[in-house]
Amino acid sequence: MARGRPRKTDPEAALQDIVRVFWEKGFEGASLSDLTAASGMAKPGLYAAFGDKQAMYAKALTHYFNGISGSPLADLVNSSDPLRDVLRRYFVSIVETARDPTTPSGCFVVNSLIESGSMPAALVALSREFDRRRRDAFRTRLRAAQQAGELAPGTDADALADFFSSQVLALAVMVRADTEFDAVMRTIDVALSALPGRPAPDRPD
Amino acid sequence: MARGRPRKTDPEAALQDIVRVFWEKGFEGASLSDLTAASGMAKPGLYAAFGDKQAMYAKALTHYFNGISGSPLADLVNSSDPLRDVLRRYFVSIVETARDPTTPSGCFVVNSLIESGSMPAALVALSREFDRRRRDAFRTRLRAAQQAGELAPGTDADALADFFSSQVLALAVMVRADTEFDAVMRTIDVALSALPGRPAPDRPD
DNA sequence: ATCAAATAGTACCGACCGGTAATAATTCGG
DNA sequence: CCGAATTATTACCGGTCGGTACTATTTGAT
Repeated sequence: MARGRPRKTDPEAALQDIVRVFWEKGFEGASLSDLTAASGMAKPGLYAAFGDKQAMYAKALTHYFNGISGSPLADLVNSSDPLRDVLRRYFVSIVETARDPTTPSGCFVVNSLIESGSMPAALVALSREFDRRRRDAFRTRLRAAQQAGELAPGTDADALADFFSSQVLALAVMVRADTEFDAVMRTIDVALSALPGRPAPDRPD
Repeated sequence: MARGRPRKTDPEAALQDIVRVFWEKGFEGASLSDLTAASGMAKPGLYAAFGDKQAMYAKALTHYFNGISGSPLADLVNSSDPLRDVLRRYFVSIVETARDPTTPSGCFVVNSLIESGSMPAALVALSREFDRRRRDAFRTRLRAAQQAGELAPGTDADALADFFSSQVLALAVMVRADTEFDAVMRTIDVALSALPGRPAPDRPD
């Protein structure tokens, strides 16, 4: 079918590696040498496949959000499990991802938000867009919970959504900073105590 | 007294400017050109006064922690005001600092923690040390509160301390990401609801 | 007036940055 | 088997990075 020389590396697979490099080192911290080494593609190949460094970062961040970060988020919105369970599952997934030595720790989007002081404006805007989407997902889920009577009457669902959404930021920084596992789990449990119902479930981990 | 040519710029004042550059742009993102432009000192002057870039960053971060970040932290530990008030004051001070257009937004230590993927190991260790000290300050204050009977009996003071300490991380990221003011304040109020006593004080701001 | 001391300022270093042109290699259609 | 097409690879570009040697300037002591 294709006439030319066959590709040495699948660009899809390379993108996975690129995500990890940017995730670990940030936009400025990741050099094209890092990217070529990790992806197996030479510089011109990267350029042809993804565009310049800024475009690579944008594609990497989008790929991260839609994949790694997106599926727990989709579970948060779509699962019909009790609110506390689904929230806890989401928070624990952050910690679990961090404990996996094959992936960088923290949240790529959060790292990106922090680095905004030395990033192209378009990438700052993109990072904030993904942050906003996550926040909206929490709002959606909390409003549904209120409709379903899962919250104490008179609760401000949006305020609670903003609060839980912000816990993601706290957890992302904690795992990035290698905070002791127990301290992170305690934080999750205290945060969940803002919910009605049984206080703290015994940790399944 | 001093024999040579008089200094054009006071190194103490220059350090203030250096703090802001690193705070805003990070370790990699801040170039020596940025530092010379902001401080008014030429490169050799900076080098003579502070050492290499890594030493500059270390001194800047330390200066930040002992000064800008240190005084609210000291207030947290030393103030004899009710726990809720002193915590709220600390959290609001983060938001207020962020609204001040003359200072960068977010927390320098938190930014530093996040950037750890592309930073010299010694600076990573220093950042974590300051993070740990903040966490210890919260532990100290919460234990004192428990001694004083400010917490509900049976409360785990350390868990609560870890939780409130982590709220600082969340707030730092939120203000860095330009999250709407109201959402940040709501988050603070919900977090404080983990405390016994009156629910949410009307906002003095 | 002279010299030592301390600082400012200029110019420069090698290394690496992001980005690209030019070339070599490998495939398929004819 | 030849040539068009597609990719890999090499070499290179100007610019900027962090860091430093060198020179010029301004002071106080003598």
